[in-house]
Amino acid sequence: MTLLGEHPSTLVVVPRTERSSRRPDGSGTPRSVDKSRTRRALLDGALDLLADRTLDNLGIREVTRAAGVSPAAFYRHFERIDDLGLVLVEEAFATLRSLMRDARDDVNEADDMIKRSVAALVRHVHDHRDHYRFIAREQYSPVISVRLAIRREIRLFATELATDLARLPIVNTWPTEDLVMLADMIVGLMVDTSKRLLDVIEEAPDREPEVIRDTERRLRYLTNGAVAWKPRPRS
Amino acid sequence: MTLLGEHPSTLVVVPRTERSSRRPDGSGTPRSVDKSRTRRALLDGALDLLADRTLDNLGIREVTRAAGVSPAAFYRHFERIDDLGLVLVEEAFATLRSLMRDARDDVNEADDMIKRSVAALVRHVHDHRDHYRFIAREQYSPVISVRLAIRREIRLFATELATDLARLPIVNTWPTEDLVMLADMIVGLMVDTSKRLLDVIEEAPDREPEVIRDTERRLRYLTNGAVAWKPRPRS
DNA sequence: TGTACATCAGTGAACGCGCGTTCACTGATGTAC
DNA sequence: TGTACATCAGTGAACGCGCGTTCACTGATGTAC
Repeated sequence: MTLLGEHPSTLVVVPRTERSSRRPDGSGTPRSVDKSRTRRALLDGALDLLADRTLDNLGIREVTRAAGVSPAAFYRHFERIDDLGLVLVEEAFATLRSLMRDARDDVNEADDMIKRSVAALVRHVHDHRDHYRFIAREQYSPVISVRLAIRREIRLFATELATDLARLPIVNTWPTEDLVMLADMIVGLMVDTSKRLLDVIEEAPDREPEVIRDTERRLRYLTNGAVAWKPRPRS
Repeated sequence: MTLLGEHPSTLVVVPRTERSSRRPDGSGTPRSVDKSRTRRALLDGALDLLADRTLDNLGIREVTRAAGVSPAAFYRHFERIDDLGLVLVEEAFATLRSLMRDARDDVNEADDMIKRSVAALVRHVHDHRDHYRFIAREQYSPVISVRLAIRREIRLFATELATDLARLPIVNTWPTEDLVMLADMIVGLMVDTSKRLLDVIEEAPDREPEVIRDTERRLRYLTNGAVAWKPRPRS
C-alpha cells in the first residue's frame, strides 16, 4: 500500500496497440471509449495514491505512473491536478447521495431509524473507504476549489436532510431555522463518525462495534433533545 | 501571503557575526540562546508557510528560507519535517489549554456560561489563527505521528471537559460514560466551530456574528438535551 | 465498398528547476589549566 | 586573568534525483467523397 511501485495491475491501461484490437464486426474500439478508459485509470490511480498523500502533494507523474500511461497523457484529460480533484469530489458525493437514498427509502419508527441509518453509514464507509478518506482529508485542503466544492456539497446534504426531517413528528412544527440547525448537527455527527470509522477500520477493527454503539447513542441524544428544545417562534 | 518571497523580515535570523555582538559585560550571546532563537525562527517560518500548504508538502528548504537560515542548519534542530510538526502540535494545544483555563475560571449560571465559553473560543481563534488552521488541516494528515498526536490531545481535552461537567446540576448524577459522550459532543462542536470561524474570518468577516449566534444555539440545544436524556443506569 | 485525408490520444525525449542531504569549513562560545 | 584547545551552530558548495511541462512524432480511428 505505502511502498513503492506495487499498484494493482488492474489500474494499468493496456498499451495502445493491444487496446485497438478489432471488435467482432471488424471495427476498432471507438476513440471515445479508449479515452474515457484512460481517464478512469487516472482517476482511480489518483484516488489510490491519495490513501496516504494529500491532493496538495499529488504529482502528475505519480498519477500517470499509477495509471500506466506516459506523463504527457495527463494533459489530454485535465489541465491541472486540481481539476482531477474536483472530479473526485463529485464522484465521492455521488456515492454519499446514494447512501442517503438507501437510508431514506426504509424507515418509520424512531429507534429503528437510528440503527438503520447508522448501519447504512457504516456499510458505505466500508465500501467506499477511499472516497470517505479523501473527503475527510481534503475538507480543509489548501487547494481552494476542492475545499469549496466539498463544503458546498456538505451544506447541500444538510439541506436535503432538513427537508426529510420536516416529515417527522415533533420537529414538523419547527421553523426552518431550527430544522436546519438540527440537520447540521446530525450531518456533523455523520461526518465525524465516518472519520472515526476510517481510523478504527485501519487501526483497531475490533473496536468498530463500540464506535457504532456510541454513534447510535449520540444520535439518540440529538433526537431526544428535540423534546426539550423550545424552537424560535415562526417569524 | 501566498506569493513568493514576501515573508515578514521579523522572521529572518540575524547573521551570525551580528548575533554574536558582545553583551554589556563583555561576554558574547550564550550559544544556547542563539540556538533556540534559530529554532523559533524555523518553527515560526513553518507555521507561517502552513497557512496555505500541507505539512505533507512542506519543504526543508522552504522552511529554512523563511527562517533566514541555510538549508543545512535545519538538521541542527530537527531530524525530519515530521518532528517539527510534532512540536507545532504541542504548541498549538498549549494555546488551546489556556483557552480552557480562561473559560473555566469564570462561570456559574448556565446561559451566561454558554455565551462566555463561545466568546472565549472566538477570541482564541482570532488570536491564534495559524495554530487553529494547522490543527484543523492536519487532523487527518497523512503524516501519522502528527495525526495521532492531534487525536490524542483532542481526546485528552474532552476528558478534562468531562470532569468539569461533572460539577454541574443534572449531569452530576450521570455515569462517566454519559458524561464523556456529552463532553465529546461539545468538543466536537467546538472543533467544528473553530473551523467555521476560520473560514468566515478569511472569507466573509461580516458573517461572524451569525456563526457565533448559531454556535450558542447549538450549545444550548446540547445542554438542554440533558433534561430529556435518560442516562444508562450506573453499572 | 474503397480510398485519401483529417483528427487526436498517447509517446518518449528533452529542458530547466528546486528538492533533500552530505560534507568539510569557519569562527564564536565554552572550558580546562 | 590569560592562554590553548574543544565544541558546535551555521555555512555554502556539491551531488544526484524526480518533478512539471513542451514538443514533434506515430498510428489507429473517424470522415468525406
